[in-house]
Amino acid sequence: MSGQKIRNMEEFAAKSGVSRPTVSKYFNDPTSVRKSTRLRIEEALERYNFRPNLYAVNQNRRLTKNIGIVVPYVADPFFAEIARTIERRCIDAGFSPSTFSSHGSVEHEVEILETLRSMRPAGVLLAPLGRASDRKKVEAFCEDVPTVLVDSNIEGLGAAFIGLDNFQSVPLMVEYLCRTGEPPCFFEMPPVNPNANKRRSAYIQSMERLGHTPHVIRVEGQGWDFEDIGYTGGLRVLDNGELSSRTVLCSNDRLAIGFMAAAYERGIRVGITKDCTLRIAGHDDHPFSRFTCPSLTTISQDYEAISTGSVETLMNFIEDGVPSGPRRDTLFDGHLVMRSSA
Amino acid sequence: MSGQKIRNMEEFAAKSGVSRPTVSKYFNDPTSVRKSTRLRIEEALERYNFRPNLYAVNQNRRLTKNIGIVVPYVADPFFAEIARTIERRCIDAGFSPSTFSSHGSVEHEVEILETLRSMRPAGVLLAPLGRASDRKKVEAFCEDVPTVLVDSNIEGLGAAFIGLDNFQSVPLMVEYLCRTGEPPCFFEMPPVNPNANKRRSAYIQSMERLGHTPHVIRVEGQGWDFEDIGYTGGLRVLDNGELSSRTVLCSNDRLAIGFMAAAYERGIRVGITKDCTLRIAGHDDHPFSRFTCPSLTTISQDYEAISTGSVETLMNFIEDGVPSGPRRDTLFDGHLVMRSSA
DNA sequence: TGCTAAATTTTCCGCGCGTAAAAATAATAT
DNA sequence: ATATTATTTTTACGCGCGGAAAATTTAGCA
Repeated sequence: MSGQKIRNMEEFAAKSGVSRPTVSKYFNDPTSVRKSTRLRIEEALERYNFRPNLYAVNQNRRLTKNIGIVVPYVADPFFAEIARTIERRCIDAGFSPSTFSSHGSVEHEVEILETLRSMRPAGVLLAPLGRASDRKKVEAFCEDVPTVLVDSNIEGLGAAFIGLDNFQSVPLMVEYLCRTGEPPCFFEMPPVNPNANKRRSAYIQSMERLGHTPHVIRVEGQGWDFEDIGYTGGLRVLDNGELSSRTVLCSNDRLAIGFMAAAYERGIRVGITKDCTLRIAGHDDHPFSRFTCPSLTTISQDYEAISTGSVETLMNFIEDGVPSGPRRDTLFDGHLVMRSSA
Repeated sequence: MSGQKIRNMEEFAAKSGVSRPTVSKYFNDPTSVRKSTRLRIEEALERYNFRPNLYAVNQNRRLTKNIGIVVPYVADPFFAEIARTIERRCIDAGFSPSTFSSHGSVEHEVEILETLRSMRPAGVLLAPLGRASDRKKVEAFCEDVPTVLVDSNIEGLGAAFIGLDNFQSVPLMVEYLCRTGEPPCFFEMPPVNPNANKRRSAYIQSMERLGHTPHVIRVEGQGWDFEDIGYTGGLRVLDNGELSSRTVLCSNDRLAIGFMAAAYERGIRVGITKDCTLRIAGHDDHPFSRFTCPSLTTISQDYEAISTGSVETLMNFIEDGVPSGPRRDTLFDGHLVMRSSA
């Protein structure tokens, strides 16, 4: 950690007493050089703290070690968490992840894909906006860069899809709610991605399977301020007496949080105790759901499984190339998290 | 959008009928070339969709157009929001922001600074961990790269600091609480950054100024899972009857959210209506605070002002260099947001 | 039309490193 | 010790672009 600054690999090679190509080889894969030379390099590395110029390296490598991570909205703690765990795994695998948030806008998503293209990444993990995405542009991108879709599916795009099996998770919740009380109605907003549609379908299916009449309540609203949509819509629904059941299954946790705020505002007690008149359940196990009042009963997605699965899948594509066959889809199960709201 | 692929600027220059150096000039500043040639380039740009190689550009430019943005914990919506608005402003100013999250760990923060150094950014906007930060390393970094500290101060480091004036905001809240009910006690966790210390001091000062006896309750806990710390600590405080006042001012919103969950758990009604026995206030106007039950009375930080201010300050440093005088500190005022929890 | 200033073209070098091929050296086996 | 194989060194080229200097063209103006 001492000595003067090293300007480039040439100088560093001189200091370590090894030739530059060998040093270059070392940085590409430390195990590819003999142990004795590795030690000499690492010794110099401690004395001089040299790092190869990022841009020169990436310009010359056939394929960079960059991984792009794109989430639709990073201010949503769910995606922040997904991004965080995925980042970690990429670093552990020796790659350099760069995370981008589309901030809920198609323009940003397209812009990000173009930026990513110019980064020539080895691969990309893309949680797309979903319905709002520019299918053509995403498709073109996927043809050039190995891309794994995460969370939100766009039918047929990308080399693989990793997500949650809504047709497993939603029935799990519906059955629980029916078993423990009044069959739920389904509270949703205009779908931003395919998950929302699948959840509605899954709700309807499982209600019918159980011999109940499904009832879907859709409220207006757009953008990614889901809590606000749930709150505003919730107030309207409550005030108009549109609620057909005293159990409400919300399309996702953030919507449920907004709905709970609306119920509170109207003096309606939510929960499973005797003094409560409304049960509310969500979906996703949003990080804040533990701390709502009452705590939110929901379906948890396995962050670890999703991030590990998606990164491993991508690594395979990077190493072995993208197989030409049909897209590989991996759907994980959700788990019921029973708390006190339903 | 048609035609074959362009391999480099040379080829693109040929297609547009302009020389390569002129094209290069255009990409550095479109207004620096004559209008007629600009049009020729932009016409070709539409036909061929060419972008200069990112790595070659950055390798050769004296200074890159990159801006580093570092937040301590991006899964905290407060910082996600700060990062988002700052990103936007950087892009609008013609720079390429890269956002990193330290995820609450010093090791990550140091790692990020090293990564940033190798990116040779034009400047960095750093919201440091605070107390946990490696002062030496941050200091060394700030000497090499124009750095503006945001939100959390590290005394004397960086070229400027942009944040909130806790000695304005906290008294605002204390005075409001005293005016409308019982003087508050102060609920805090082990301080993660200087703001926490300043808020405690400001609370004590303003209580004494108003002739009340300050009372600080500190609960244990570490890490960035503030809600959990507030919840766990809140339960303990409530169960042990440690609360000296029926008004609680929490050091930040996330802590308040946890505390509210604890109060709910113990059947204590929170709010300002007659049937309530506890008032809880927070600080920061966390995006989620509107939707707590009851909605959280808090102090709002002006995201726009902070992000605009910090980016503009940094741009000045990038253009004119960092002045040698004392560090410039800008403190914005917080605003009282009255909701229904206090 | 001629003049001047501005813009562009030509030509060239360099950035720091990946990578390839041939030559030299070191480690291992026989 | 000699043959064999694994590593390293030497040498050299190229990546795509920024930037400088000189030569040339163009635009603006009297």
